Amino acid sequence: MEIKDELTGWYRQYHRKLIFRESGDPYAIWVSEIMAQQTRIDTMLAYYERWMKDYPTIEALASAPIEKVLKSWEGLGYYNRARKLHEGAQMVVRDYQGQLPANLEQLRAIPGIGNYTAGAIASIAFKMRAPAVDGNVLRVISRLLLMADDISSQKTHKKVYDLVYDLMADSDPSDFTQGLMELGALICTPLAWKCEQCPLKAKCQAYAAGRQAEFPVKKAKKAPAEVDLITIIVPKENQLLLCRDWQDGLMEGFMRLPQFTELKTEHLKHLMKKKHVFSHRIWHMDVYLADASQIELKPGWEYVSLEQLDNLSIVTAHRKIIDQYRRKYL
DNA sequence: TACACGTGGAT
DNA sequence: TATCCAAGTGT
Repeated sequence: MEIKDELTGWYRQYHRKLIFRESGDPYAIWVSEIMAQQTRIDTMLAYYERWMKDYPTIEALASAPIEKVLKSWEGLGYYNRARKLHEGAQMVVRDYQGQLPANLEQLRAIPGIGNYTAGAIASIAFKMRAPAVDGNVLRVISRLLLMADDISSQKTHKKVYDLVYDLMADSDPSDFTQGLMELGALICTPLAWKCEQCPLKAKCQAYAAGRQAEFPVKKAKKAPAEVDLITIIVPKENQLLLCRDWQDGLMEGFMRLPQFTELKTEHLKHLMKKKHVFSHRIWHMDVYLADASQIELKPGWEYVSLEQLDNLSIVTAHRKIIDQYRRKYL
């Protein structure tokens, strides 16, 4: 049997029943693809369901204020995805009467839609013969063929794209695309692969050679920079001091606790130490309690009532600190 | 090309 | 605890 038939047959029998696979609505598929980027399916599911209730159509998303959109994304990470999805919705309303175009080039020109997502939407929503090369596909294909190319290079992506394009000839593009990704997610996993259950095991070179662990080939990423910070909690009459005046460009549009690289702390009460790991940097935070009279207000700083706290977009690192502080001291 | 960009789960 | 990483995109 050909790979495309093994794969689509396996997919039809064994795929997970995921809520975003049900409607077939191109917008729903778009949202799910953006949310799934670099994110576990289990993690994004709750966000997805809430999102589709809050913004059931492209028009609804396009007309929502960005502050609300970011609040909906709070905790999911990579917040540029939410901004671009919002911009993208506005573009689709403006240029395409609110309908996603069934055209690779035009999809690719929508903010937040890159090569992978364009291929995913085209093949899954519009049944086009369009490869969607993601991390799963790179892993599956590189093992299948013992591909020694570094999967972080564009050249490799192009090579895999062309291979997949050939492989998916005369198949159902939607089941093929999702099948390849589902295989990577459930069977051909980075660790603890389940080759005995794989529909492609008879054709897989890595399986035959017992060299699954060596693929895919990718170069090591550099270690995140570590930063020591002094973070302060300043309560005042049932309020807490928050600010918007950061300079690091991280999580733009979200509020934080005031934070310093240097601050005299001898008159402050030390509350806790916290470590927060980002993909590219690490915050080591010493959290102190300060009295409102000890702190000079700067532009962009404001006291926020505890009731308002839940409705604001706050960076996750500090949301956790605030929650812990409230549980322990309030 | 290399790097910035978040978070939480698995091992 | 340390490490890796999970359906990438923009610059």
